[in-house]
Amino acid sequence: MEVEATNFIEDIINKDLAEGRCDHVQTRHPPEPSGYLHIGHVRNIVLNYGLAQKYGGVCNLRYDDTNPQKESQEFVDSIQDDVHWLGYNWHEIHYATEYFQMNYEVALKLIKEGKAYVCDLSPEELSKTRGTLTEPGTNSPYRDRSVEENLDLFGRMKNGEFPMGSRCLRAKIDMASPNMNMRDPVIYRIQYLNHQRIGRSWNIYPTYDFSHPLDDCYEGVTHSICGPEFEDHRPLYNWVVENSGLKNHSRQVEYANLYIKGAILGKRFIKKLVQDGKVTGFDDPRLYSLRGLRRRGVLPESLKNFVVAAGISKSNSLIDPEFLNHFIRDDLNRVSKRVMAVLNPIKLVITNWEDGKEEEVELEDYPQNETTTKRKYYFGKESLIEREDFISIPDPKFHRLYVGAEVRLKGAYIVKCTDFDVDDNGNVTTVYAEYEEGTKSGSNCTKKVKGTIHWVNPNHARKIEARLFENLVDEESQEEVEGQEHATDNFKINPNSKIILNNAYIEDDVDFNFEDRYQFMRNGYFCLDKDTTQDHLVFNRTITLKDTKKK
RNA sequence: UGGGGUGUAGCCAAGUGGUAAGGCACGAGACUUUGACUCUCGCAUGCGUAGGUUCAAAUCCUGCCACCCCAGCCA
Repeated sequence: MEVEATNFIEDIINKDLAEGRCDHVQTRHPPEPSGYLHIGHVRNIVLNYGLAQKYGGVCNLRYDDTNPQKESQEFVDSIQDDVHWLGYNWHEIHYATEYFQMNYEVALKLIKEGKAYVCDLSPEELSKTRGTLTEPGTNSPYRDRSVEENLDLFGRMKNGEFPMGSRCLRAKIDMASPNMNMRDPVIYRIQYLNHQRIGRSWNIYPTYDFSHPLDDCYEGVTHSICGPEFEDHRPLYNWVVENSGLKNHSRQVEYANLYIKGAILGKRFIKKLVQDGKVTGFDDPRLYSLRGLRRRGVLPESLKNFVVAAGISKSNSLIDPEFLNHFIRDDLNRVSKRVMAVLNPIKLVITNWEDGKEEEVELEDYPQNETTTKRKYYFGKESLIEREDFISIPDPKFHRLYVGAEVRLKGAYIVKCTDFDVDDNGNVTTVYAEYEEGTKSGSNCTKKVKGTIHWVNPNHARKIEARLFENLVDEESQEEVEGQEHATDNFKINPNSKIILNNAYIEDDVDFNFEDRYQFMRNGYFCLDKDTTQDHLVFNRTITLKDTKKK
């Protein structure tokens, strides 16, 4: 399925093109390598790579790696891998750290023009003079240093002559601005840290607010698409661009974030879950990280279709997980190989079937494809059926088995339930039924029944492990985080949140493949999990089929 | 009680002065070798709210309300 949609960002681009503000489109995907990508990032990725593609321009991957405290090589590697998995290719790959020398020169220019100064206030003191949301800040006592002194001090900062935090470089803008970001923002700070890419080669690091607009200009970015939290940084972004002396002027465009109800997004929260051992890792299938989704068998196309269909606006959206599931199912339904399996078996005996007799039935592997391959199944006197496909108290609303009810056994005959056995605890152990001659699937049978159930012949089946996932967050905490970033420090993990292992029976003679997706009738979509071996198959349930009604 | 942003159905979302698209979810029905898929129909006298302008307002004006972001030498 191809999903197409236009959005307000395209309107802006079209207008810029039409009015000659730019003659091409270039974007950038600027992740900070401080965590794994999750579904919340997909919108940004689709926007940046997609828009460049659409307008015949390019999109660079540029790591915003200006803060070594939070970053690591593990994340830079995983991001590239995840972007590729999503099916995108960057034009060039860059690092904010590549531009440090150029950034430095712009800073020098600013100092020479009296637009930036070295401030000796400690972070605490600086914070005090910044004012509050309702009161203006006060000028730093170092604000009016001479150009010479600033140049000297900044040079010595670069040389590593001062301790971390003792001085910083600030843009001289307006301490009384109602926009906190314009109150002489810090644009360079001293950091003696080992950077994953450049080691200890720089003692001063530009801040995001300074390096980002500059880097956009160096690369020729025309539209710098970012999250809503940067909206009030735009005046600063423009200030830097305008005062940089650089020719190319990029334009910052903000769009709103996408959240999924009940999903824990946000790098620090996912990290916490991993650290606390609540999940098995960044690729835990219960997570909405790209790795988790991937391990769960979700196709990248589905994710892209989802974000495109969800649309892009400026109001933050908290999307119903069913909306995502719809797109996942839509693709899975087409590509999944159908296999018969029973997750929680009870025995079904066909009383009027000849002992030892087996009959071949044939079923399509991909019923959605006209050119599907087919496979043989063997129907016999005894089958294993899903426990939930039988109820002991008759209910005409129930379309499956109860005494007196008729149902089709997928690919085989229509059978009528006659009786069942119960053990000492009241659990159903065996169900009895009679088959009706002439009702075999594919024959000229005209008889219709409401339900069709799946089955497995125990003589042609083997035991496997299937993992079913419970939600990570319970209903209560979903309510609490609604409208928020879904995860505050208070979020509660559902105490029942776990991976349930089920011993299922699956038809033998199926060649399972790691790349394939499977559908087990009525139990949803599955894929092989990573710890699968030759003789030990482990399935992850990707997602259930649309909820089956049980009234 | 500063600044910025956003409010259209249960959830997303189009709409830019001419009488509320579309999708998800939901309900009814048809089809069916998956209660899936597919198909058909239904689903806002209403656009945060109160006024105002206009022949005409979700769209323009004014006031109010709610939510989100900003006081890192994070991004």
